[in-house]
Amino acid sequence: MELDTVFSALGDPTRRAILARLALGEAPVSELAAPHDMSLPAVSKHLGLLQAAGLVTKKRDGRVIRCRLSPRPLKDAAHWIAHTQRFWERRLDALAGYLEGMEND
Amino acid sequence: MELDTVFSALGDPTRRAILARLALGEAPVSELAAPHDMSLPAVSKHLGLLQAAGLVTKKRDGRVIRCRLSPRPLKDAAHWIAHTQRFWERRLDALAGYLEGMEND
DNA sequence: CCTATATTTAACCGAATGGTTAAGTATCAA
DNA sequence: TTGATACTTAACCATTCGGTTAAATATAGG
Repeated sequence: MELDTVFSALGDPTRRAILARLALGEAPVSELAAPHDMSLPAVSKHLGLLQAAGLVTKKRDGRVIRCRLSPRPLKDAAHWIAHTQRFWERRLDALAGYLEGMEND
Repeated sequence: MELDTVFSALGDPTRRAILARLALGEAPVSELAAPHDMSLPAVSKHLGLLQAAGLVTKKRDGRVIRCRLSPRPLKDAAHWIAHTQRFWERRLDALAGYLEGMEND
């Protein structure tokens, strides 16, 4: 399932920070790496995981590689959460209805 | 950050299945384990991670341990996604506005 | 008290993560 | 062509993950 890689990718703070940065617009690898206190290969690996999860696309532009956010998997993840929450709330509504019925006895 | 453990917990299909089951209502460990082709200790460890992420609470009831979904961290996760998506869409809107402005030149 | 049931803890294993440094590749520019 | 810039790939290391089996714990019931 793609949700495996998407949620796993979101489970790391460095990668979430990169995604948050990319939500503001595309950026080269070095700019994405700058705020993080780790080596460039480390960031490169994070970007590899994000790309594998379909969350980021890269495009070579001269020496620079520009990275873009690819929001569809984020939408899938949000959808899964919303779906299971909805079931949960429906179940709570049913419980509330049941309790309300009891009051009338 | 709690989002680390929450998203990581969501990154496994067994754990997502457990959460989906719990969205229908609370259940004992053995019932959660039944559909999954793995040992009970394996499921117990998954439940441990879900509990550590704040997604599940357990309550002993005789010999049985009943598990419940605790939806607040799910809401936090959904909120993070929605937030970064919103930035992304706002940026797309800005781009669209810019392009529209260019057409008028 | 003894035994069956429900679940966890312990000890172990192979694979994946998250980091490192060092070496390789691609492009620009002098 | 030589060198600097922008990255990636390779090799390594410690830790965590997802699973196993075997042993321990807690409770219910005869």
